[in-house]
Amino acid sequence: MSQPDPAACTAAYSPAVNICLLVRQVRDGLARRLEEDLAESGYPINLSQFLVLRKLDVLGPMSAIDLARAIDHNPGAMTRLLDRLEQMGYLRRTPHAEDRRTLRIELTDAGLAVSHALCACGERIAEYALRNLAPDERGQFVALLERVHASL
Amino acid sequence: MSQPDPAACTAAYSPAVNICLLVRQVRDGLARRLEEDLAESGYPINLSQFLVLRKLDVLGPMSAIDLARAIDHNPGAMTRLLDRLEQMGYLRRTPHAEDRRTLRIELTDAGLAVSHALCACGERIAEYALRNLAPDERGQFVALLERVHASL
DNA sequence: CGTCACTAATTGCCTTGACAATTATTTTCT
DNA sequence: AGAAAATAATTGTCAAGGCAATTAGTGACG
Repeated sequence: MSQPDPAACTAAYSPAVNICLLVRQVRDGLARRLEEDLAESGYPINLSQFLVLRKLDVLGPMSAIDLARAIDHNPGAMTRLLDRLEQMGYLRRTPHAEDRRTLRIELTDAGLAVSHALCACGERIAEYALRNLAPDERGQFVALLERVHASL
Repeated sequence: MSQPDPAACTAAYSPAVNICLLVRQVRDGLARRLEEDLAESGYPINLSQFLVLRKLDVLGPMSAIDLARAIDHNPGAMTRLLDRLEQMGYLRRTPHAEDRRTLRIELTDAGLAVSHALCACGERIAEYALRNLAPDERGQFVALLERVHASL
């Protein structure tokens, strides 16, 4: 069972391709929709930036590395992502009180305000993406995603 | 119901963030695992290249644009992706018999052989990612992904 | 027949993100 | 205390992919 039949792979049916492709398509479709909606709402930011602003709002100020871990983002990319958001005036870097290696990233008032607008966009897109799923199916979908994520 | 309560967004719980983040995490985790496995098996290619080779094997020769549509890939990026795979000797571009705008992309013998090895990697990763799901849950998972994808 | 709209592939340009190396600081261990 | 290992942030470099413009070819319609 753990060793699939090689002959099953050669043509006509390839479940692994289906899973990898499907997950990628859903991710890209969701991100594209969200970024379109954000742009139309006057916030031309990408999915990663959206997640950072929302995480900071929901979880409160935190270090860059914790933020990177919270959204599974590369630390090097995180520096530049924070540069952009700081430059837009949505967050600020302040020194950590006890550990001088560490930053404390916090939303500005402007950042807090856009986070709330962002949240509305996010809910709209999630509602749109899941509109053909019954309430219990939505729960199943999220639960299955979480279990697969935990297995990776 | 279609208009979520704005107050629900401000903190502590944000389902849209969860969905977007989860789907991204699953996509990235799956791709990373697959690419690691491919590299260890002697095929240092990425997810997009994997999908192209498998699609060509399963569906047969086709044009670049159809290939791009089959894996939801940008046409400009597709040109360069095909350059790489052609240079590796896995596929060839031949002119289309009736339409001189169009290419016929087909696997070489080497490409066919690696496609079979790729398939084994793919099945292994899918099996690994879904190992904590019961057989009927795997079916549900794929079905839910397909329905969400169709809604996007 | 000729023009106009459409499609396929390619190219240039740019942004994002991955990875490795670097610097500064803290923690651990003896 | 002092050396060594570990951690946080940053930087340089690179590949992948998105988008717009270009080129070439096809089809539709007057």
